[in-house]
Amino acid sequence: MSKDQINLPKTAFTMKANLPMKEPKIIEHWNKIDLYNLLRKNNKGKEKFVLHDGPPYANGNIHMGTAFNKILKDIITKFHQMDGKDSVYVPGWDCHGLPIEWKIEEQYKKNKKNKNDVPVVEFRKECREFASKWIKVHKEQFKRLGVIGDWENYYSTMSYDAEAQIVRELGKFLKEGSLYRGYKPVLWSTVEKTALADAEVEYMDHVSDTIYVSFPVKASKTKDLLNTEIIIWTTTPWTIPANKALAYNKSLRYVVVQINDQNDFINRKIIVAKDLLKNVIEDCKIKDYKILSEINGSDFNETICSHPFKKLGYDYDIPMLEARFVTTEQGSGIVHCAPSHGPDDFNLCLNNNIKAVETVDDDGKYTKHVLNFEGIHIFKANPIVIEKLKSEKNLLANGKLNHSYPHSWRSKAPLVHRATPQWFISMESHKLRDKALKAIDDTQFYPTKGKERLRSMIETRPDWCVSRQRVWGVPLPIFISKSDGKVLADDEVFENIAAIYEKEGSDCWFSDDPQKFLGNKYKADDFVKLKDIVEVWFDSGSTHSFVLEKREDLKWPASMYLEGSDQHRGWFHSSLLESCGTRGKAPFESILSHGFVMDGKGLKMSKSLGNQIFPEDILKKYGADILRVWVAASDYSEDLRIDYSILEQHAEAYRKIRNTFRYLMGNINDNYLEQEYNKIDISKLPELEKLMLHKLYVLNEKFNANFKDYNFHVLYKELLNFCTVDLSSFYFDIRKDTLYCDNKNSEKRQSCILILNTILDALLKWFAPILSFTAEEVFSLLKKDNKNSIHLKKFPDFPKSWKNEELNKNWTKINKIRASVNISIEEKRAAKMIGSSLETIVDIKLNKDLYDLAKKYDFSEICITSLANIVLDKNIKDQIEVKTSKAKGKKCSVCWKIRETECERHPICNFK
RNA sequence: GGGCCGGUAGCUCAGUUGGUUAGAGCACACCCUUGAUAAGGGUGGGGUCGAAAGUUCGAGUCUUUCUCGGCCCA
Repeated sequence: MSKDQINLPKTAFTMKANLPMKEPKIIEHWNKIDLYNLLRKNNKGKEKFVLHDGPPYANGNIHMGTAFNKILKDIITKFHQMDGKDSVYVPGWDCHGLPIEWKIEEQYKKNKKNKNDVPVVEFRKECREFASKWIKVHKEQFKRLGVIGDWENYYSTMSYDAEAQIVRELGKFLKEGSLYRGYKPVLWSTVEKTALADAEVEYMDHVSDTIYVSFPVKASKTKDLLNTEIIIWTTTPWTIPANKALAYNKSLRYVVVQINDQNDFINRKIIVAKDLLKNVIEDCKIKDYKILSEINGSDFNETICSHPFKKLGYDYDIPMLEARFVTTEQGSGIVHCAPSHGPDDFNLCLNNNIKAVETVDDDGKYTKHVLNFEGIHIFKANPIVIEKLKSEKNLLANGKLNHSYPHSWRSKAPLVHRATPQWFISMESHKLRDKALKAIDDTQFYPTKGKERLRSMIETRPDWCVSRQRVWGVPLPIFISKSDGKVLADDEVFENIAAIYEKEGSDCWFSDDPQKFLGNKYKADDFVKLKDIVEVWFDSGSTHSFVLEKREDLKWPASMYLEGSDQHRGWFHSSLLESCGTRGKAPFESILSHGFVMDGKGLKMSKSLGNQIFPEDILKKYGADILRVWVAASDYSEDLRIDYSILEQHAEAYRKIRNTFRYLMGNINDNYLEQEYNKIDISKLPELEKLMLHKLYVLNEKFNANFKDYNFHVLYKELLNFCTVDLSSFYFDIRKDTLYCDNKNSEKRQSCILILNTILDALLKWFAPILSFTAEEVFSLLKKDNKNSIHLKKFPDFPKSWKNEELNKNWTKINKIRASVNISIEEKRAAKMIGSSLETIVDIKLNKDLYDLAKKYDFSEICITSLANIVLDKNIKDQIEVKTSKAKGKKCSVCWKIRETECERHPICNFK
């Protein structure tokens, strides 16, 4: 008997995937058939599902996080696509902002060029080119992952129409009156000459000068305070000239101490917090002192001090103010306040009618408001301040401290707080906070915990500062009247500016005659034109307005925004505020947030730990489909882990799935018949085939339920388990006999082939959104139609008649018997009595209940043995008892069953 | 330092309102098969559910503290 006389599986689908080689060709195929537009054509008029892309920053190669994010988006888009919706995905990029500005500046530095010598327009042009370059790179990298989207018509925040719309959006806030000008200390980089957004600040160790300074009490209602001096401690000596107040905590205890050694301070009385006295004594090396009295913090009420530089012309009152932020963690328990140089200081002084003024200029030099120090750079001022304090005999001690201090994430230069004029969107004036909170209630969150996270941020956040003192961004379209200082809020002007930007971009704001923007209605001479730009979160927060609203193929609000969980403070947040401010509603119906990609142990990836892993390497080694399996199999609601052993595990699972397809295709010899489920006549099918239809039906129910909740890792596991448990080790194993050894056209074999087709059909569709490449590879071999794609198909919808719980219950029992038989066979195998299960005859004793059920089945088929006898045994201990013995007789050369009589199915063959 | 989220077999994940001996797949070990063959089948080992304390007749599940990790903020 030669092998070609039986029906062995045959297929063009190779066992080895070779994905890194094959996938690019599949992408070519998608390009050739113009899959994206074909999908649009195919789904025209269907209900839309719009996953609005959160724009990645057009800078640097993609990393695991970006790859994960894009694949998850693609999986969801494809799921909705195959669920019968018009699921449109338009990728976008965030282009403005400091990191790109800095990259260009870096290049300047290399070429010994000074940024200030380059015309703004020229500089911005280079930024634009830089962003364009990275968009191109990203685009190819994302496509390689198998992401289908409108790559030709992507959006970007620097496109002319985007810049124009951002102006219109700002105009709405300006006109409404919720956009206002304020003064605020911002973290300022004197190196970059710019304010930094919170996200651009990095905390690193820094050695600061520390000083203990005395502020003589000038007047107080508390007797004990007269003729004493308040001691403050600070790590920023250069802010002393800007001091306007002192802060204490009313719930702390303070002590009046007489100093008996310490040259300058001998016989002087100082005041510090009781709990910090020991520290101060140690730090200032005071050995001989005496505690004179103890007072409450509240006793400082209405106390006035003098500035330590009083004799140098700083002849103004320094009030003592109550503040909760004063603690006994370090220092002296009294804090020096410079409203221009710290947010706490600023707020406290603001509440006490002490205004911040511009004490330091853009370069970091003191302004004319700072007596004796004008023109000195603050980073060079510490020794001078210390020297002056010493000569004024108001320096108790000084030293150094290594502590965590804010730095610029780009230049790594230390930052300072500096009061500058800024533009804010009020959270309260037009009820923006209330609107946003309401909108959160109306939004569906996946996972649900995202809702609370966003809500608590919106509840507590301060007004939104939307101005930045930089160049690479959309210019704030603001004119201020020279005569009354009022902001020009005129729709005609905004629209004029927008129209100009739409035509030529926003560069002209910096180069062209202001009159161009004002039109004929106003005279340029009457106004000051602002130089600030819009902060980038406003850019990306406005994408809904220039993408969702403007494009015919999209809809507003989006069906879903999907990003990493950090975007609760980022894009989810800014989009929500922008949209609620201008439209009163959120621009999304749902938010899906995912965790961060960690290494195999759950630690953050970093260069220094050497635990980084790059998409590029994974693509080369495994291919995109393995990466996609990893995405689908991971629980995105928490942080995700990845390393090569985890990938290897998923690659193994992939091979199982691939072989499942290979078995299916092999047995139908690649002659695939797309199934019309309703036309399958169940009544004519063997029970096993009916059971498989039931399993398909139930699996489909689970599939839909998990899809509805975006539970892809559970959904994927169900599919994988179906392949391994229900197919490979059960149905496929049992049906091998029929498929290989029955007459090709036997009814039973045909029924099996029909079911194999049905399973293949279902699996192909179920897996397509995840294994986009492999599903297409299978499909192309089956369809032999080079203009088609699996991604144009819809998910299966099985007839209810397939569901058969009764049958399933019976087979659960049958499988119990099968398991017992396996254990029995294994015993004989371990005893080296048999090898293959076909070498056995099993005698199965069953109790009444099981016997009644089992008697009509052929267990030699179910258990893959040569013979199986079922016997009723009423006295049985357990329900099942199996005896395995070695089959006697001869092996049929076709079906390999061992019989003492001629094989009934293969009589000719050769029972010799 | 503060807020929030999380820690179940080596790995990826299940585990309903607290209720028998905590599950699945993969990986692993051993065996079989050689007609899915760089495949396939069978059997088996493996967990103090991050730690401790508490509530309860009973805790992976509820409470507190600690610890480790992550995100956000300072």
